[in-house]
Amino acid sequence: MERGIPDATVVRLPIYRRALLELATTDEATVSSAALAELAGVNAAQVRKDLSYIGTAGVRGVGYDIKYLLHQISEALGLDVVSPVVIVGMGNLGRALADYGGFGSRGFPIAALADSSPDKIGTTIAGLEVRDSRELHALVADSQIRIGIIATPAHAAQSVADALVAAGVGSILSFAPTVLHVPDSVPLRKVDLATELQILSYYEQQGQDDQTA
Amino acid sequence: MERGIPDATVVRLPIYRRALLELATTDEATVSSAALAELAGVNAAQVRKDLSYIGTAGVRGVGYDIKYLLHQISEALGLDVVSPVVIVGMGNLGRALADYGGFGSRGFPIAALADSSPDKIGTTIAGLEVRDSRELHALVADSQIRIGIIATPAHAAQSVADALVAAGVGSILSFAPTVLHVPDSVPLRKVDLATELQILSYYEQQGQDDQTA
DNA sequence: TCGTAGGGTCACCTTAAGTAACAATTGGGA
DNA sequence: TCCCAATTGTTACTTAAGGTGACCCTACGA
Repeated sequence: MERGIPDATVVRLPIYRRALLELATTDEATVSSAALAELAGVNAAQVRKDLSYIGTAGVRGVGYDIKYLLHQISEALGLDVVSPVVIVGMGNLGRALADYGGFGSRGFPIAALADSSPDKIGTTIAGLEVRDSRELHALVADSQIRIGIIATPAHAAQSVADALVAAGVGSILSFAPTVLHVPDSVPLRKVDLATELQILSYYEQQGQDDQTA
Repeated sequence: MERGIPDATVVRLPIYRRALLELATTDEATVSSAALAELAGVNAAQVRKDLSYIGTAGVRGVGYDIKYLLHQISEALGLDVVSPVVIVGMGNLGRALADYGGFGSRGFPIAALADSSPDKIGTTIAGLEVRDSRELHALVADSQIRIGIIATPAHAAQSVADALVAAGVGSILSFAPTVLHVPDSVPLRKVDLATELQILSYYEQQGQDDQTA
């Protein structure tokens, strides 16, 4: 591991990047750590520390060159390489993700869609033909797919995850409400809507208890 | 604050709950901390510690009564109260969330949909009429809405958040790719798909560096 | 009555993350 | 040419928080 960026920093880098993308549309050429911190909702020292992990980019007395910093962050995140994705599971969520245009424009083009149901295989969604999940291995190889998105029901998720790993995807994003086991070498992130709501439910109820706030 | 459950525990409670829901369909009456830990993918000591925060429910030498523990967790998370939600923003994502049946069945019925575009106001999605975002205050009050879900573009998100807070929702779940400012008294959770992919992108590229794994 | 399974809890360890302060460096103006 | 203001890079500290393991105690069955 040539350089280990702390997890907390990795999570913030995309936030800085978003802010910089907006700044790039203005006529400003540089930005100070204080200004960037304001936009990202964090501390100025934090910004400088985070950015120092990806190499020193700022100029003392001046600030950071917006375009160059943008380039640096993108490179650090691996966004200079296009990462095609495959979405497995064409239920409501899967279809919405396929229709959602935000992926391709951000360097994550949807290269394939898959499902296990004969009713869905062969249909066209968002301009792509839905393929059979059993073909995952070939799909991943043919389209150089690097990220697998799981949008299946919970009971199917683990076998899909196994298939994706076997097919050689580099990482997995799962929307399935279940615990998945994958090798340590395959980064896995989970997004579970129902869980998020339950967590909110707890904090909301907590807030009602202390009426002091 | 009568009892402060650590954040990390709050995040795990829904996971235990999910495992218990499955166990409840079997003929087992009790479960040990070790078995529950296996299902949740964590340490047995962690399970016991987490559960001790919501009051001691287990029986030494026997284990935890599945149904009673389920009840206890649900109560701790505030799931014994139904929390109606409103979804603001009827783009691809908003529509998918509206169509996704998983909310209502889990105690979070969708009570209202809203958008600011005249093209969408008045149309019917998932059996609900899309209302004008400017009516948020009345909608929240009429339907006793407790949670607001933001599925708008980034530029509209802050004003929607402000409106939701003013309308009196208890908490907010945002899918908008932007930093939102809300009062401390309103719990806010963020889900940003593009950010998740960027984070994965980083770890994937990292993994390729050390070919030792 | 005794042994065993298994929860409750305590204390430690370890790691990490945020914060602040200070030294270093640049550009501009006089 | 020199000095000052601005702003970064980095180190050290503080603080927290969370995970892990061990030990003690209870309940049930034989």
